[in-house]
Amino acid sequence: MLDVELLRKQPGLVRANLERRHDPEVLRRFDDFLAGDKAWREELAKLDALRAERNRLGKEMGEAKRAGQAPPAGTQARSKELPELTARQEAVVQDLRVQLDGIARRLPNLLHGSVPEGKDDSENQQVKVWGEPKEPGFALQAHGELLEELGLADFTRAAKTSGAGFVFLLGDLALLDLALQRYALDVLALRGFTPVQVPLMLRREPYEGVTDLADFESVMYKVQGGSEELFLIATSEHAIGAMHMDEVLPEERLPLRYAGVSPCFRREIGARGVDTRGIFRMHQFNKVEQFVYCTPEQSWEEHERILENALHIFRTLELPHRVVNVCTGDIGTVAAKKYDIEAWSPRQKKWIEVVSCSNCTDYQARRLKVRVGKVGGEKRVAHTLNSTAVATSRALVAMVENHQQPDGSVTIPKVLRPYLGGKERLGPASR
RNA sequence: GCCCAGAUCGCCUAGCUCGGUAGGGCGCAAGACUGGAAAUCUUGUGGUCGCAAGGCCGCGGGAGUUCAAAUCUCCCUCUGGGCGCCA
Repeated sequence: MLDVELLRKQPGLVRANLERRHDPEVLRRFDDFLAGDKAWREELAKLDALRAERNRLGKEMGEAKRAGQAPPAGTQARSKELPELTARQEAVVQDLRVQLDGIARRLPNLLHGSVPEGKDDSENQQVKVWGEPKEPGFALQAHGELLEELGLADFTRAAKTSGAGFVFLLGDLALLDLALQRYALDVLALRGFTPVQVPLMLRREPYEGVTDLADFESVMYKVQGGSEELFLIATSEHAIGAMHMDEVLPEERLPLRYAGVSPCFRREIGARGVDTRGIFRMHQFNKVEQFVYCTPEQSWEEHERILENALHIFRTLELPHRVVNVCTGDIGTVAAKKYDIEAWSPRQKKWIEVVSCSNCTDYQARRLKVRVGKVGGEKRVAHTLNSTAVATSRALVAMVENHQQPDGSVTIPKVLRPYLGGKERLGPASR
């Protein structure tokens, strides 16, 4: 959520920033907010006047009673009609407030100056490229097909037990998935991140602080246990974001850097593409996530830092990739600036998204009421950032395609081998 | 699942029996004192509306009783403890 104070005091500035998103709906909402805010304040003033009168009369009656006298003439009668007037005005104010909150919560974050203009993902700005997107000298097999042939993945039986979008990972692939997670955690731990295993289910209230209500309909799984209602996390970002809800973080301990590791659950599966049968898009996948709480002064430096962490991981996995600065039309509501890392898919001959790295500035923290400062002293809204370190499904797709050999085996990047007893390749021999 | 206890300002706590201005401590901030600091003393300390004067709100959430609710009644949520069940 944006700072309401800023909307009121600098409407021109905010409007100019929102205009960059090229979304008339956003501007309309902004205007609705300003109008609604004005109306709310007017009605609130009337309500306050009624309540002030009630308080004054109540006090007079209390004093009279203590002095053993009858209440002043007329006060009793007026006192009796005030509650109804007040209640009616309260309803008016409450209605306006609810409307206003709804609008305010749906206003997107302000964009950083360095976010490139653009209408959609075709206009994201390439920042840098690492490695060489090369043409293999043989026909690449689709990753899903290959893994199935090697006996490392079973989509058919997963469909039988759980439906489309699930998989049994078998043998070395199961171990490789864990190796990726462990490797990413080790890299981040060395760089000052605290590894965290998070709760995989969250209550509704904390979850609402961390995501849009619309997400509950389209992406979240709800778990019902008796009268209990919990939500499976779509990413450990949500659990870590909710972790410090309602807290004041001591400034001298910042930045707080976490490396979350968890399975992620998502209902929404978008358009089916070339690799329908595969692990590119799943209802369940594993991910190591970077999450940082810091001060406003620290956040832009942290943003570059967590990007570099993710880049380090993809470099050492020997996967060709590039960084794009996500443009104004594609960036989404919470980020002030977002980088994506895209790995090269030699089979599809295009870049595929493997990492999303966002500086959410104070937008997410305001709703979560996470503040920084001295405990008991001056407080400011914290800044939060998050970035994928590695989503195993996406990284595995990229590895199977880029490290595939003519004989259908897949070489394992050197950095992962220590986690796999020195094994150098995935192949039939590994069965 | 059952029983008990609890939720008050950033933290701790009083007030609840018997309805009528939410008090204290810690922390934090400013000032005084000091060469500087500590200690000490004084003042301030949340949200919100207002140009201001000033007002309103705030005792887990909601409903009710009342002129008036932290306080009385009911419902709900969460936390802690005990028992049961499971691992």
